[in-house]
Amino acid sequence: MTQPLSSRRHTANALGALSLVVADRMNTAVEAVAGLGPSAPAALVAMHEFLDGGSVTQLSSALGLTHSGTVRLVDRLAAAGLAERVGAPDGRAVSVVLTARGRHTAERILRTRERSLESVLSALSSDEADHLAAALDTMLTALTRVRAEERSARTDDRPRPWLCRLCDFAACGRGEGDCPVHNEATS
Amino acid sequence: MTQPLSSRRHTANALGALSLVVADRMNTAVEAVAGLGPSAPAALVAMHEFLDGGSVTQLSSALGLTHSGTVRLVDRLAAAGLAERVGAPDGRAVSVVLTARGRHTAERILRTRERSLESVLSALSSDEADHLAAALDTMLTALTRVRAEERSARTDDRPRPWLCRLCDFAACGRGEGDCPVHNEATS
DNA sequence: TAGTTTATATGCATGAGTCATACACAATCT
DNA sequence: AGATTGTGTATGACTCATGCATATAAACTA
Repeated sequence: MTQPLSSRRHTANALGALSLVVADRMNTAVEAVAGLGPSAPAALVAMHEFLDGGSVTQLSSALGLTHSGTVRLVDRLAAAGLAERVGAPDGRAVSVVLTARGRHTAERILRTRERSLESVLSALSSDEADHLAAALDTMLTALTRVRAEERSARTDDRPRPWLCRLCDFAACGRGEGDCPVHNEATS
Repeated sequence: MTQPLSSRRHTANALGALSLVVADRMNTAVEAVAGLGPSAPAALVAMHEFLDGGSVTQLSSALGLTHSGTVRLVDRLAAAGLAERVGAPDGRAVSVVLTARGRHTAERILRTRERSLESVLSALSSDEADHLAAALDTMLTALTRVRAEERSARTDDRPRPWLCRLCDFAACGRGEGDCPVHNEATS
C-alpha cells in the first residue's frame, strides 16, 4: 500500500527541516574548530581521508570552489600551519600536504562532527535508528546516481562540492569499494 | 536489543552525509529563486508563514542576523519589489510587508523546496518512508527541546536562526499548536 | 521636562569568494 | 630540437553579504 500523498508531503517537510538543522549545527560546530572559513573543514577532512598530497586543482574540485578560491584557502591553511605546499613530480603543480597539526585538526573536526550527529541520534530507539539507517542508505545511493546523471547533462562545468564532504570513511561501514559515494569521490 | 555501537556510528555518518547534501541542494535551489543572497528565502518564507507585517527586529531574530544585516536584507527585498516598509503603530518601528510579487516568490520558494525534497524521498518504499517520517519527528522534537535548553543557558545573546526556517506550515501535518517547532517559532 | 530605553538606519570594515589575467612548466607536432 | 598548445598555479581587482560602531528618532519613565 502506498503512503498517502499528504503524508509524503509531511515527510518531505520534516526531512527539509531536519536536514537544515542538522547541517547547520554540524557546520557551525565544525567551522569553529579551525576558524578559517566555511570550506576549511571540508578541505582538511578531504586531505585527511583521501587527498593528502593532492594538487590544488584536485582540492578545488573536491570542494566545489574556483581554483583561485582554493589557492586562497590553501594560503590560509598554510598560514595557520595546518598544511604546506611541497614540490610535486609535475613541476608546475604543487602538492598540498597536511602538517602534523593539520592532521590533528582534521581528526578533531571529524570527532566534532560525530558528536554533533550522535547527539541528534540519541533521541531514537534502536528500532527507529535501524530503520533510519536503512532509509539513509537508500537515499544516499539514489542521490549519488542522480548526481552522476546531472553531471553528464551539464553544460556549465562549474564544479560542485564532493557529495560526501566531511564523511568519516572509517565510519562508513561499507567495505572498501562498496560505498558508491566513496567511489564517486575517489574516482 | 540495542543497536551495536559500530552501527550507530555508521548511522551518524550517513545522517551527516545526507543532511549535508539535502540541505545543500535545497539551499541552492531556493536561493536561485530570488537571487538576493542566502537569507532572502528564509526571510520571504518567514513573512509568508507567520511574520508578515512584522518589524525588522522580529525578522532579524527569526533569521539569526544582526539588526543591520536585516536592514540591508530588507533594502534588497524592497529594491526587488518583494517587500515594502509601511508605517507601524509604533512610530519608531517599521512594518515589513510582502508585496504581491513577494508573496508569489515566497510560494515559489516553498514549491521549489518541496520539489527538491520529494526528489530525494522518491527513492524510498512506502515502508521506508513511514519509518523515516517517524524517526524525523522524534529527532525534530528532541532538537527543539535541546535548543530551548541551550537558549536558556546562553550568555552571548547572539540570535540563532529559526529552527524551522523554510518550513511549509501547511505541510507540517501536525494540527495547529501541535508542532513544537512551530510553537517555538511563533511564541 | 529630562533621561533612558527601544527601533531603525548608516558609514566603514571584513572575509570569503569570483573573474580576468599573468606566468611557469609540460606535452605535442612538426 | 624548436614552436605551439595545453595545463596548473598565483595574483590583482572586485563583489557581496554580513558585522561593528554609531547616529537618529520615537517611546516610556521619573
